[in-house]
Amino acid sequence: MVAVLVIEDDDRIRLSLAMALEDEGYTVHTAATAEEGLVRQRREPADTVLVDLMLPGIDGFECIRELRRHDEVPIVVVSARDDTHDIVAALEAGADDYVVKPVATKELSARLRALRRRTRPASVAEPRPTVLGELELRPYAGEVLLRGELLALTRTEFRLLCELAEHAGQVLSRQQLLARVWEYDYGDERLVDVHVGRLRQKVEDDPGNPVRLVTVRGMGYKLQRP
Amino acid sequence: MVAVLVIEDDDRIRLSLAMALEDEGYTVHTAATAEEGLVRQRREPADTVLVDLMLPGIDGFECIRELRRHDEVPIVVVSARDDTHDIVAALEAGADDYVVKPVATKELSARLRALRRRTRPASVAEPRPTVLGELELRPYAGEVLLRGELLALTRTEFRLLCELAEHAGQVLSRQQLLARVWEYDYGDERLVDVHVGRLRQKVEDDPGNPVRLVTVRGMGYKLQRP
DNA sequence: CGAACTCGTGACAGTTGTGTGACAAAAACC
DNA sequence: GGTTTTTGTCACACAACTGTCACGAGTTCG
Repeated sequence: MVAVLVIEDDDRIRLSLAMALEDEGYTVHTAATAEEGLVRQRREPADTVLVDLMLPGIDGFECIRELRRHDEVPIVVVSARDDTHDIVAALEAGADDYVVKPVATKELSARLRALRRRTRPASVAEPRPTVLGELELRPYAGEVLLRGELLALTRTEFRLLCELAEHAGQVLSRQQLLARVWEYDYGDERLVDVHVGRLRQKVEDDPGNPVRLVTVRGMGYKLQRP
Repeated sequence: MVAVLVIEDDDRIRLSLAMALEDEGYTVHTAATAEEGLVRQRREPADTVLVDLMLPGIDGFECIRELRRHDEVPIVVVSARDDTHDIVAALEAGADDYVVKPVATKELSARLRALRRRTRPASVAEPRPTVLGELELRPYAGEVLLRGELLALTRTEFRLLCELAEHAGQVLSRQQLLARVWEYDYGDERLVDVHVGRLRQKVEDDPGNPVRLVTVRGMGYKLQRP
């Protein structure tokens, strides 16, 4: 369920936008002023914000900046003013798109979809516990649990595992691992093999038959997605 | 250094766009047709693509879809047509933004910056899997699935299949395959036969009667479109 | 019809890629 | 300062993969 917050002072426009978006399947929150919108978004964050520029009190530009101080939510400006100056200012303030009223619902909806495609899932930002099947990584704590039991990993093994986990499901070449874990631009790729081998001893139940940390012959190594 | 590819058939517009963008500090690649643009982008990928809709030959929509098959590059449509239908179609095809000509350089530049803010760094980007009927290719994961089951392909088979899949539906000559998969400029073309044969054993239900990876006598091999 | 050609495939030997145990240097710890 | 742990290098062994060849079936064409 995708929620959209509409910040717009004109009652008629706000309602018609809300109805149109609801018809497109969105859950719609509304606010008549920037202040109200900011509070609303803090309490119950929507996935996308639509904001008018000419608002009583705090104006649209300021509203965008305020939102951006704590929030990466996609912001689309819906304004009556078709002026390069405003467009540039709004985008610079942190808006992602700018459409001119009146706008066709279909277009608005398509732009929202396009924007959402580009929006990274919140997950990739900070180090947070990653659970991969029976493995649990706690990068901030420097811990790795296998079925709830703490693994005794060395620092290199830990970093290697984190790097692989960050790209779980993707093959990472020895070169890539060397660069990201060891910060070597060149070097003996066999080093990676050895450490992968050691990591396997600890991470796999049967190191002879790896199921989690697998080799992709000719390409590199991969941590399986659960 | 940020590179932008401009695909636009009108010489005057293309040049003025290119100059304007260069003034803004971008490196600009140009192409007068979609075909040229696609080749250019494959050879030397830009960070953002600007594309016109009305192009001779392959049109803008098709160009966008073709780009999106392998590339997550941000795409901005720059079109003379201000029509909801076109806008929606372009965005649905995979474009990220749509601006109407003539557009102020400042606005275009601001939109490019806004878009780039949203674009995840290339390292995190996950190429989307290619699905061809019952076959699913996941190049980044080094995996190929047939009806959901993992195939054990060797590296050469894998690369061969990827190359064929990239041009699914068209015949590739042994020469082309030798060049692209093996990076041989010359060599024994029978080598290709052998590997195609081995690949067939794994990809076809009845290798004697190939339905997916077919021979085009006298010309080469072809991976059937679903 | 037969010669020339195309293509599929099994066999095989040489090459490459990978796992691993041993070991010494380096770092961490006490 | 000595002990323990970690790290990087090496060498060997083995398995997987690759490229070549040769034979045979099927096709094309004169």
